[in-house]
Amino acid sequence: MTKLPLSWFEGTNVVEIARLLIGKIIRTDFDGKLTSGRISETEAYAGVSDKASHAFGGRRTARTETMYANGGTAYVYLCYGIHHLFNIVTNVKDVPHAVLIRGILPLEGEEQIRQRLNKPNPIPSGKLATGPGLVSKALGISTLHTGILLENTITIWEDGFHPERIEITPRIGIDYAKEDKDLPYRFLLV
DNA sequence: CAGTAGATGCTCT
DNA sequence: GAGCATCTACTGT
Repeated sequence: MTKLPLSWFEGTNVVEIARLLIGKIIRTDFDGKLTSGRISETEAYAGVSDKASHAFGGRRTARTETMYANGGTAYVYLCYGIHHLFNIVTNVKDVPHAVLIRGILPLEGEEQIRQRLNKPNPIPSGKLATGPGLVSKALGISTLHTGILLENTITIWEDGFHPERIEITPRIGIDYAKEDKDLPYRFLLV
């Protein structure tokens, strides 16, 4: 198992990176509570030219500033007042690309994950944490972690796993993005 | 099962 | 003041 270096996220093709992230492992280590999961669903947000992106048209605000950071930075923000959505910034500094992590299959710390999700009893194998809000909740990620580099408490790992088949579809919940809403930027492990 | 309502708070106009 | 890169609980079959 090897940790992906920050330079891995500095690639210029955010769609390619979103696809390559399928099957990788995301791990968090907060307060000695280790949890990890295999990434099963991602979406690419392609910066200033992508109407679905917060940084469309080069918008820079207090919230989106993090998207302009160097690749390998965590971008976490609050949606619908409740849900903390976890993204990985890609590309070089000042190019606001990001990949949203929408689903994981829990690996380590299942006990801890069940506690965080308030699922006391069984583990219905497979889709324990699908949906971007639940991914953050399961791993204990919140908006407090926006702007940090993926090198200590939050890290991405590569083991020998190779996805057999990846499904590609349009992104979810972005109808407002008009002509960009049907771009095939969503990747799922099947 | 499917379908819908309501929660909830920050960001940008 | 509107609108979200959503989830849960509750309804009714």
